[in-house]
Amino acid sequence: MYPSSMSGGRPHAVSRDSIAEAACELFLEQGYERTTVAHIARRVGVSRSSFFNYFESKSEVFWSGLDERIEFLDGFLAAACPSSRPAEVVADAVREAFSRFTPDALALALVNSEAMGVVPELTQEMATRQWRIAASISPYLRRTGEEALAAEVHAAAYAGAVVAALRAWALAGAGRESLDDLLRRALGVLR
Amino acid sequence: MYPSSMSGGRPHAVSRDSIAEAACELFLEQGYERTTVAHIARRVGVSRSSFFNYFESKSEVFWSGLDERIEFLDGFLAAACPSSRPAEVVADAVREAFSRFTPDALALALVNSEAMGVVPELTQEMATRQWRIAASISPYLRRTGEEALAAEVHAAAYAGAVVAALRAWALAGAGRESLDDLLRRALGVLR
DNA sequence: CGCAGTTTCTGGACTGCGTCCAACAATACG
DNA sequence: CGTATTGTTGGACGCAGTCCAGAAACTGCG
Repeated sequence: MYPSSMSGGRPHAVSRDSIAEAACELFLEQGYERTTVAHIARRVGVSRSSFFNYFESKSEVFWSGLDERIEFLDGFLAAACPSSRPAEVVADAVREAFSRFTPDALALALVNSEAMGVVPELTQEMATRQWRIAASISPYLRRTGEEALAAEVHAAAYAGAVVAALRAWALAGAGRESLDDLLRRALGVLR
Repeated sequence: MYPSSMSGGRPHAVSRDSIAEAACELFLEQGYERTTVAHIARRVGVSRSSFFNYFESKSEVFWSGLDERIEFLDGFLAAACPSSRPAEVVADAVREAFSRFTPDALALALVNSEAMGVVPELTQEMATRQWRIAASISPYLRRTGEEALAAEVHAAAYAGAVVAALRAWALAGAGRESLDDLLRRALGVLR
């Protein structure tokens, strides 16, 4: 996907961050639906085409950070050996992947979801991420010998814990509570 | 939303079912992406506009059945009294809502997902439904006194069980195994 | 400096979903 | 036969996302 700029060639006119920042401003000012990609591009002083050089879609502005962590988790668990204590491996992997995570744009969206008018968008996209987290976990559980149905249910529970922790963390005001603590508590529910 | 035809007025040119049937045919023939709403409408012999009188979106063709059951579950749990045995109430509610459910179009899509080229679409939409199921369950759990975080995690687990059962049922060949049995087994994992 | 190679930017054309609406068609009822 | 009601139609519109050819900005080299 996006620009790399190894050496030579035309330099970047803007950064991913500056685009995301402008986009969030506009979302807060006039709502997500009413903000078009053309608006965002114009605000940063770049063409609409260029927006799509940096983000695959309008919604991805919120999600690139989290998606990266999910990919990390996926790779981590794909490489993990089946253990006799799968619960601990998964819990550690999850904490490894997410506890140092600070999703600026996402937290903003979660907190101001109705001000931005992103409630339907957010649930849709958030649900997809939760699904992907589960999809990363369940194959590992199956490799430890769990039955298909059980693995999927357990994976869904772990994924639910991650997302619940993330939401609680954002709603508490990103930073007031430690995400790691919340993750531990959420995972503790599954014991 | 859609046409009701109480008395008088012009009769329907087609039915929801006939549209869904034609749509599924086309999806199987040429894939989901390559099938446009205009295609579907033309095949049933109706205008593109009319398609949207029957379905809110192209994807809704798959989901109307399941969505109805989710709304039932939501209403059911919203009206349920907090019990000292919440797990049983939820499990019963879930089985009440879904066990007699036979999602024709959805099952088809789940089984032929890669033939139809609907893998990304399906996960997206399926994830949204799973989320909505969880969103129906967690408020009930909270009313029984569970803490917010715990309620969300548990609700996600229940929702995961429902969806896992549904998928297993569809993949086993819709009808070969009883959905109620699968639901019981999936819910049984949570203990 | 001029030139080639590379990377990014740009504008425009295009497809398709979903919305909206005013005009039209088919039915029931009085 | 008129009228109310409900459904259908086609067209226009806005926007997301894709594609592409050409221009622009930079690097390194002769």
